[in-house]
Amino acid sequence: MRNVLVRRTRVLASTPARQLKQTLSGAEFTGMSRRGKYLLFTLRTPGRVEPFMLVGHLGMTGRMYVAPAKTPLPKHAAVVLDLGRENFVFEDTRYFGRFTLETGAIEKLGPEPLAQESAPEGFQRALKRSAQPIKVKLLDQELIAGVGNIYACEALLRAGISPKRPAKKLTLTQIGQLWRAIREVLSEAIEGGSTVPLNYSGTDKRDGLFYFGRAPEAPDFYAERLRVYDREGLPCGACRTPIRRLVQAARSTFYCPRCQRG
DNA sequence: CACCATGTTCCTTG
DNA sequence: CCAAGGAACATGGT
Repeated sequence: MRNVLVRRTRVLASTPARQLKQTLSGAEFTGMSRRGKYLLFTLRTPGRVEPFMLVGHLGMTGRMYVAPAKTPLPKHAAVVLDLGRENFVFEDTRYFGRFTLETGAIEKLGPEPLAQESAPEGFQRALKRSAQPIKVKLLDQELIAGVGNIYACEALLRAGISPKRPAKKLTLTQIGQLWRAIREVLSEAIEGGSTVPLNYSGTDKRDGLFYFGRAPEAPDFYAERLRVYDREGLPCGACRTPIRRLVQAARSTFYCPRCQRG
């Protein structure tokens, strides 16, 4: 790439803006993968032997996309890579996201639910050790990678487990069911997200992987994807009991008191 | 104005 | 040292 514009150094974490510019100048993207909620970009600089990695995280409101160079930059563009005819844009309203050369965060991540058929021993043992509510444990990225607040709620519903249940009180059978539920929920979310056009720049309300707010032209587009999240007071799809909301570790939890006992 | 929000990290307390 | 809880981060929507 030709040039790197850093408008918010915060998203670079500990990588100095100068270093990012220097490292990226002349480099090319060669690949991309994912680990937990982190995006891993592989790059190479022609003439140099060592490829290197760029680590991205979308936080709560981040987006990364490629757009024609003439497209006006969004208000909260944090980093823009000049690719010539196009720009790579990392835009993040809240600047909670990351775009950095620092790789430390990914090394601490727990197992990938989609890479393991059944619950790994380490996951089981960690749960058996903790008195914290299971919902809180699911958000711990060192225990299991990639589960956030929404899908933690959804997975617990499908596994029929109360979010309040102390982790150590789950049976091995329940842990197995929970692991499977997490895999299902994430697979379906990825499948649903795949219906979003690849060049989608995230400027309308259906901003990617989950529904947030109303899409007037297709009210049901995402409606059946989330069965409890943000549905306080609405009837559970399985038993019609009103969905409840509670706060755990300063986050909202939604659950069905009838389908999720214990 | 008050309160809420998809995530992570840091600080304090026990 | 570890577990647990809460605040902070920054901005926008309701």
